[in-house]
Amino acid sequence: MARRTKEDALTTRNNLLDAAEYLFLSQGVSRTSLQDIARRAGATRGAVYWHFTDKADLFNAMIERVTLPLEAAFFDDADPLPNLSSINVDALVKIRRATVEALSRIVNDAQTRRVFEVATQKVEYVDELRTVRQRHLAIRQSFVSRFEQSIESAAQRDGVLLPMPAALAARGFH
Amino acid sequence: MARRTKEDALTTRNNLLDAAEYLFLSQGVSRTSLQDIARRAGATRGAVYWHFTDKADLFNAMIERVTLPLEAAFFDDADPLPNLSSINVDALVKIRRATVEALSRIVNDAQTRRVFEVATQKVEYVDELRTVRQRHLAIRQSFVSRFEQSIESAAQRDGVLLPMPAALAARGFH
DNA sequence: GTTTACATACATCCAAGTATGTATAAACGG
DNA sequence: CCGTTTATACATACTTGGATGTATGTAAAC
Repeated sequence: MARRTKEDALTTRNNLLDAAEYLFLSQGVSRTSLQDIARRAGATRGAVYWHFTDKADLFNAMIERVTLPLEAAFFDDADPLPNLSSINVDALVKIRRATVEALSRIVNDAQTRRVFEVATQKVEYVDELRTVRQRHLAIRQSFVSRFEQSIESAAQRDGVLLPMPAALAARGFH
Repeated sequence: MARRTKEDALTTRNNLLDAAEYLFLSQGVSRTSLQDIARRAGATRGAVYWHFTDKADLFNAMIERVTLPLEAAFFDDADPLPNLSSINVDALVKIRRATVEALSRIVNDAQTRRVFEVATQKVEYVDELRTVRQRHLAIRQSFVSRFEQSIESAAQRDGVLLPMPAALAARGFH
């Protein structure tokens, strides 16, 4: 019809992402067309192509809508700056708390759960979606190395001899 | 061209499965057409439709080509009939050995590895492929309950009080 | 002669991409 | 403050290509 206000546009964008979430989950990514998504969002493919360049871009946006807040919360929680007080008292405790928090969110928040299920079972990771996957792997890597660091410094602080390399422990924990 | 002998037909069938394996792995299942598969196998779509009803059927066959032998080996190993001698001496040991054998096969056999990677990362499980997935889940269930049984009988035999329900242990092990 | 193991040809459909139309919100100039 | 302009937020229409399914042809095995 006509031009909407900025907030309206953001609403349709979110509607599109919601529709994609639902359809990707129930039909798989490759089998849902942009037409399907637009229809379910009460819009047309024109709106989809306005907000996103193509299906891969939309997929990215859908993933990031839940992972970005999650990651932000995790990293804020896990180390709000390694200052002197925090590095000594409870680096490991914080990691533990942040992990539990993140996992419980994955379990309890329905949207997060849906998106994770899509990301693990309803998509074929290949070429254009490779960027999502690589971002995911990069995040994982930064998580693991952060954890490794915490283990090592904790071991030094307490004078404990680790029964295995810290890197291995970190990977195992992950 | 012409009609081939039985063995020839089996060869082309295997060629088709090989081609599918390779292409599914590199491009994902939904993005490889039957045309692609036929071309890579040095055949045409006619051959594909002769040997399989559609893509899902071909996918099934590809999966079963590696999982059937694997499952057979596992179950043969794990209990060649629960007779008196075997049930007492080493039910758990056998399970352990069979598991290690199966896992090492997954790790060491390139074809098995490829197919597993396809099955876990390159396919969207939905409607027509649901049969594969359900078969997989059924197999898993039978594995878990078999293991549970072994645990329980072993505990009774040795007079050990299990620190947790056998079912939970079995699921954890899986 | 009949069936098998394909190859070839044909028809259909759907999804993607792109181009274009358009009503209105927002920016801007007076 | 108001008229004009411009950019925005889509909707509609058109084109194209590729994938599926099916029907038919065919040469050799049996």
